[in-house]
Amino acid sequence: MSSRNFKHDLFAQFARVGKALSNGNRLELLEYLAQGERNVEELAKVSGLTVGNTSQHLQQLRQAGLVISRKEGLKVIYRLNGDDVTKLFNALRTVAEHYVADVERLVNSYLTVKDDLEPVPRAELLSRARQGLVTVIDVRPPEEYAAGHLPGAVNIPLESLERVLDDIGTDQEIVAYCRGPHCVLAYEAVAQLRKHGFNARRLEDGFPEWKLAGLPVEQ
Amino acid sequence: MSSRNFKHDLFAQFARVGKALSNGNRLELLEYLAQGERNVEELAKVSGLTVGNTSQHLQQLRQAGLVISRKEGLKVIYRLNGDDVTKLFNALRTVAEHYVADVERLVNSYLTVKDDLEPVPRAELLSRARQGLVTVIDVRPPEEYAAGHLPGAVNIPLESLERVLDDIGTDQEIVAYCRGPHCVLAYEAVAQLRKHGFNARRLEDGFPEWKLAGLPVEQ
DNA sequence: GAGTTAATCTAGTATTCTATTGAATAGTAG
DNA sequence: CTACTATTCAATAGAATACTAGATTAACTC
Repeated sequence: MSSRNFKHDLFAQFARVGKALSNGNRLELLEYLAQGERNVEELAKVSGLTVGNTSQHLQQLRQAGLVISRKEGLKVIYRLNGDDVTKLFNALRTVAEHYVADVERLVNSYLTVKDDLEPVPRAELLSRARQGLVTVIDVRPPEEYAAGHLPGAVNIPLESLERVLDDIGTDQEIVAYCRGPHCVLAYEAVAQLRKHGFNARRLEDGFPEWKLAGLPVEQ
Repeated sequence: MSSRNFKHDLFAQFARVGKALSNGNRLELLEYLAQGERNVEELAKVSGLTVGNTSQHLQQLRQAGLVISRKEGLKVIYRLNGDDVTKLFNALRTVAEHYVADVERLVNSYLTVKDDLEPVPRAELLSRARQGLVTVIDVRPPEEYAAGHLPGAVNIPLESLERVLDDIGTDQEIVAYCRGPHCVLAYEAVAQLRKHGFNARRLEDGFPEWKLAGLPVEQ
């Protein structure tokens, strides 16, 4: 084999991974899988795709080595194929948000709360939570919370936040988090809480980044 | 705007970056640019594409925020848009080489030298080079060497290695490097040198990774 | 074995996009 | 004006895309 062919073939293989990342629906599936493993039906429901379509996207992700699956009874459960995939996904997101002008425009147009207050760094939250100085709430759906969450975090899905407001003390600061740096759930939770007089902030990024940083996780 | 639309649009934007990474020729261009900035003509020549085609690929990379360009006289000079892009490229490569079975097969079939000897870690090379214990050779083309290289490295492009063998002392260990973890130049240089009785090894990865690690670079 | 459920596979469709070449064009330099 | 570099345009041939809907397989339950 010539050196030129080798190089060509090698980059063609790398491109296969790039191709898997070239579709928004697949990226969305990856973000859900970054929260924890899920079966096809759940992924279809949460992404709004049909089961068949979801299954096909998952095949493509699998062929690119991004996800792996195992069978458990009737269900096939998918998960990310290692931390490298999370890192790749985050690297993609970072580049996009820094350099693709439309992303910034989009984020600013929707997340008007965004610039209100700096998010809480992970290290700070960890130490303050250990001292019992903050209430940490996980505003993701229960299934994602069940698959793993910050130690001591309370699961309050966004839609039930209004109902439980009275049970939350106003003395402590509240820190909310969800799926990642662009997940709207935490933004909206913080906005709602502040409207009701709470002292609330957002954790920087979300659960997958916390886990990737090697910080403690509860299950 | 609904939350659903926001999410959809956001992932669609991320997918644009993925799409830019979905073509082998573009990835090859990125690897060349990771060595240093280059104009269109040079990129076309080294990648074997026509100038027009190269230009179009570069437009796509630019639209995805991966490269930026500036004009200098007649020439338009492209470079990577920050370290994040190098990180993204490396993350893609890592995932591909770990998880795409064909990559491993490909690498093993061509780089038979591969498993011969462990590459030299960056930190080790840095300290040993400072003590003057090793000869470091850069086997990339002169233009890439000129755009930046390891401190004290001698530029010996692979094709001229045979000619200068006599000028190289046999007392010191030789460490060769080139463009990155899958660049064949360093592999072949090491193979040639060993055949002639030299004590030669390869640096882990290549120049872009050295630079990304924040280690000193000479120009 | 019959029935149920979950996921995958297959076929088909309509749409869209792809990479590429070669020529034309624009912009710069001397 | 001429030479040079890069971009753009037009055209082509081909392929790939995402998706739907229905058939099929596999695993479990009764």
